Amino acid sequence: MITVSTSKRESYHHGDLRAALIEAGLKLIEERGADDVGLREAARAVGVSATAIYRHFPDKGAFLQALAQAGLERLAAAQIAASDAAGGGAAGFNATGRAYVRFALANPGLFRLIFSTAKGDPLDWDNAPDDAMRLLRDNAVRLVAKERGAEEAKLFALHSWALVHGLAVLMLDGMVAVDDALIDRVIDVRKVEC
Amino acid sequence: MITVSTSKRESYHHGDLRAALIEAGLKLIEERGADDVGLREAARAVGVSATAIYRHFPDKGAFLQALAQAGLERLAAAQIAASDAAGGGAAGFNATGRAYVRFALANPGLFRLIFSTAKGDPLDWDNAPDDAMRLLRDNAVRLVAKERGAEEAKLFALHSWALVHGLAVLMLDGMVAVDDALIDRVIDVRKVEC
DNA sequence: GCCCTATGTGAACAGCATCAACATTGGACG
DNA sequence: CGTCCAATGTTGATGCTGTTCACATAGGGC
Repeated sequence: MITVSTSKRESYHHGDLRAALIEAGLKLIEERGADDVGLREAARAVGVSATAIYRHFPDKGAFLQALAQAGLERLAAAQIAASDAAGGGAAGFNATGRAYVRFALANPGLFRLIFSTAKGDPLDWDNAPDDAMRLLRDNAVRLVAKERGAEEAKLFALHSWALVHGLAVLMLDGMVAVDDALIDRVIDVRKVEC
Repeated sequence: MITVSTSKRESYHHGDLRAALIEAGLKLIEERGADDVGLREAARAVGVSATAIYRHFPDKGAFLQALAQAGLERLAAAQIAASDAAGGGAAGFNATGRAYVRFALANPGLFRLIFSTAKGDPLDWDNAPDDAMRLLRDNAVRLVAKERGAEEAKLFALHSWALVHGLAVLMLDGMVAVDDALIDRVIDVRKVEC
């Protein structure tokens, strides 16, 4: 059995240090900002030597990228859950957008990390690599493609994504006061107009 | 006369170290990322001791904030220029949006810095403190208020801002391929639908 | 012309990421 | 069952960083 715990261990080897480090890193991200996550601190939280991390990640960037990947999976899960809860379709798509913004507000550091480091990959829409992105694209296509064609669907998806992403980031950065009702209204404006 | 130059100085005092540091900082931002700007490095670029910065800024955060302020002014100037060039009105408003995204793509590090650190101030729409924000609000109000009322104008402005900001950030982070024509189309979609 | 204050310097400290050499161990293979 | 190796963790060191403190310099007000 693999014990992923932050308590002291008795054996020289940890068991699953990589998972434990990611767990600790995620906790650190939500406590402090994502910028203040340090390798040494994460190692300390797990109760392991600072340089042990290098047996599992080539450098700090790779560690943060792993955290971002874990965060992206959580974001995707939140969107899927929201879409399902709304019963799919157009209502589900709008719920997806709201979930996107709410996830950002609930996990500021993690959300920023997901989109912070240039992870390359200018997202090929036709072969979306990530669950969250695939969900977005598929929903957009399903909603729009039949009436207006695939090209319009892409544009609609990008438009929707940019809207919710921008709203999330602006609220996260304190440029726009966080207001749950406002989120609904901004997103709904788009819906009404389409 | 104040000489703001990065060359060696002969006098013990610098003349206008604060301005020189900001200039050097802006240059460093566009060379490396905004995260990699260091006090020591900026001081080195100006040819001054590392700790001299503390005579002009209380700490690194304040220095970065000053850089962000300078960046915001440039962003505002770019938007105003674009709006004027398009002749104001609806065309000017859309030009503002395009200028916003293009500025972000042309100055990635600077743009990120502007919106990175939580600078507080959840932006009071009725007393917009920054030029860029005031421009955005005034244009939105001018375009929409007369037909639909002030409340709708706020919503329209926020919607527009979130859209261009989201598009800019997504392209900046490599999530969406940079495509000049695509920018126009996404922004125009909004115009068409309103 | 003197002095005070603003401004710049140097050495020092703690914390950071990272590297190199060494220690420990679990498991593969005889 | 025993041996050895590769994976994993540790210790020490290096050069970077932001920041503090005591000190140096000089320009402007009296």
